[in-house]
Amino acid sequence: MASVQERPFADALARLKEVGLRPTRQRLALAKLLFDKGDHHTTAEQLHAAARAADVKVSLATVYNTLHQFKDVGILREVVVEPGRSYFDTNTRPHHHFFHEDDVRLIDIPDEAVELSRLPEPPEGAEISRVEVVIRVGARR
Amino acid sequence: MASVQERPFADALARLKEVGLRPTRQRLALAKLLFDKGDHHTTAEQLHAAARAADVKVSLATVYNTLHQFKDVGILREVVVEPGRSYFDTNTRPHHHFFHEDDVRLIDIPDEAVELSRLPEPPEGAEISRVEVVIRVGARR
DNA sequence: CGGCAGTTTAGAACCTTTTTAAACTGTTGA
DNA sequence: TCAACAGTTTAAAAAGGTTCTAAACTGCCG
Repeated sequence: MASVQERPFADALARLKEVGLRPTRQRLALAKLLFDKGDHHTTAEQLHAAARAADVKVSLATVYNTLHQFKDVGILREVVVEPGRSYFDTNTRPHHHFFHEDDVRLIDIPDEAVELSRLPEPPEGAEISRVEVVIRVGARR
Repeated sequence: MASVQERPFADALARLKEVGLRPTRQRLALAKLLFDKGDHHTTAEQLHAAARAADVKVSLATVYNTLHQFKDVGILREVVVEPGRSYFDTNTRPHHHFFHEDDVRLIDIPDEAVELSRLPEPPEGAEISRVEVVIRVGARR
């Protein structure tokens, strides 16, 4: 059974069916905007603007709902690097991020560019769900 | 010249003088609440509540101002792991964090418990300001 | 001790996100 | 095909955290 991640060119409709979300006009349009142009990061506001620009009528509330549904079914990942705003990443494969503090922008770091050769034991009764490495960068002085 | 970090038992007044912040009643009280009981993480709201509990009259706006001033002078570190809320960490030595997703809580990971044996080059023209490792954990199923 | 820059404050404003309740739309089954 | 229902969308309001404003206050220096 091929996972979603292994079939990057599956179209929006197939993708929605695969994860069990009813393919509505809004979800299809947002899925296209998100998945038809390669890995990228976006905020709710940015996606809403992109939808408007593409003449897709969607409310901001639906953008939020959809982003969270996509995250819940695993075709999107939420990245928290800034207080007060969430980024959503269409790249759900293991990888890390640069966060450019000057122009407030995320940049992917391929998984193999980071090697974690030692990790601590999780606290009693807990298990690790994800290890996130964020490298904050600024303009060179 | 000894750094602030190497003198954990310096009192609040000395600490404020050292970083060039005028030692007002509010800043002294908040500094005591923050630095007199070992490394911990707090939100603005939590610190405000702690102040009230200690009969310290401070407005929430001042708590926010003070947290940011302390961060700016380097005696506090801001940790962003949750959308919509900032944590402030009194431990400014190099270290990392567990974030317990169930009870929404940060736990320090000593620096030496994580070994990063490979790091990527920063993007053109940028330099690394900090490498943050966040290990998200949840209750074991 | 007077005066001023720096600080604090309440309250309003702001921004992102979530909720609400009503209208709408896929889908299913007759 | 279509009725009906569950799931979805929506505008608007509310929520939640943080920042701003402008007026009052307070350390501190001379």
